[in-house]
Amino acid sequence: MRLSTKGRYAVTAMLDLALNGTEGPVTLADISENQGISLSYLEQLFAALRGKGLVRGVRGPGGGYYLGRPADEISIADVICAVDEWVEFTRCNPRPSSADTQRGMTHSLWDDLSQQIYDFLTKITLADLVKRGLEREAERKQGKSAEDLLDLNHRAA
Amino acid sequence: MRLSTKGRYAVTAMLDLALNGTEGPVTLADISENQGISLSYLEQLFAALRGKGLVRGVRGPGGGYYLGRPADEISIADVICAVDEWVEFTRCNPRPSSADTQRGMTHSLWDDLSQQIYDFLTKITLADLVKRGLEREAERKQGKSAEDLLDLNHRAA
DNA sequence: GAATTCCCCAGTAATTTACTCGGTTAAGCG
DNA sequence: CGCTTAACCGAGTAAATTACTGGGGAATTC
Repeated sequence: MRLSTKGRYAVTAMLDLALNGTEGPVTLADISENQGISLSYLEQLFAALRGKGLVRGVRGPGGGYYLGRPADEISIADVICAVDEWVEFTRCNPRPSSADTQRGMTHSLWDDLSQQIYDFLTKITLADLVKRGLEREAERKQGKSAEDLLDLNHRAA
Repeated sequence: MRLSTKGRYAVTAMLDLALNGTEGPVTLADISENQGISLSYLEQLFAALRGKGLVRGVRGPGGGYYLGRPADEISIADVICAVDEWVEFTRCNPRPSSADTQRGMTHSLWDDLSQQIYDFLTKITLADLVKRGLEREAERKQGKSAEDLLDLNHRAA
């Protein structure tokens, strides 16, 4: 697994689509302005996302991008893997021979961790994040005037 | 959160210490050879790790590095944060004003995700990975006659 | 047919990664 | 005491990635 600013751009852009794509497509120009990323760089990212079917482009005036699937069927892992190339570095030794067990051992341990992270991010969808965000917004707004900063406390409770 | 090859190097190196540090310190030269990383680059990484108290260096002949704490008290998040600088990109707006809600919204959603990943990696320790690895090895070997390759088992015992 | 917007690609500045190379300091050993 | 080993330290740099610039094209709408 790999988690870079590139992946962050992709995820936030996808979240932008999830939030604003309900009433018509979202243009890259909008996202570019919203997120402060250059248009051409966004185009590159979206070329990758489109290649994986995560977004769908509509040309012409009034055009833009939709999510390729419902937001609850797009995981964070999907998005990050689409833009981050995700090369396998595991290809070294299929079975660790008794000679150089060390490298094989640490690598397989890392692979295990990497897999855990990947599984974790597979279970989180764009819809999940949006939902959590809305809930947080709601409970922050809910009749709270002064103790709104400390929503962390009763959220933990 | 950020997850790069640099973080991977750090984690695998720390796993190397966790696996081999039981009977004396491990030299960077060894790790360099095991993991295929250059010595000086390792020195840089270990300078950062040492700065966070995650490793402890011993000079002179027979010297090397120990883990700074027991392996079950060092989380993956600790290791990755030590080498990856972990700059905050959240500092933009404390509370999103209703004006430019868009950028603030997607950013806070990302921050939420980032926090989730961080929490996840905080709960995984070096010891956890080693334990899982040994268990997997054990169950793979179960019924196997050639237990010669796994000196790890009786070294941990 | 003109504006809009996706689409595509080549080049490149900026940043990060990873390394080379030069040393110094502390510790062990004969 | 010298000698070796290894951690420590820092400047400089190749390589890779990130992020952008700029040039076009193709589909769609008005």
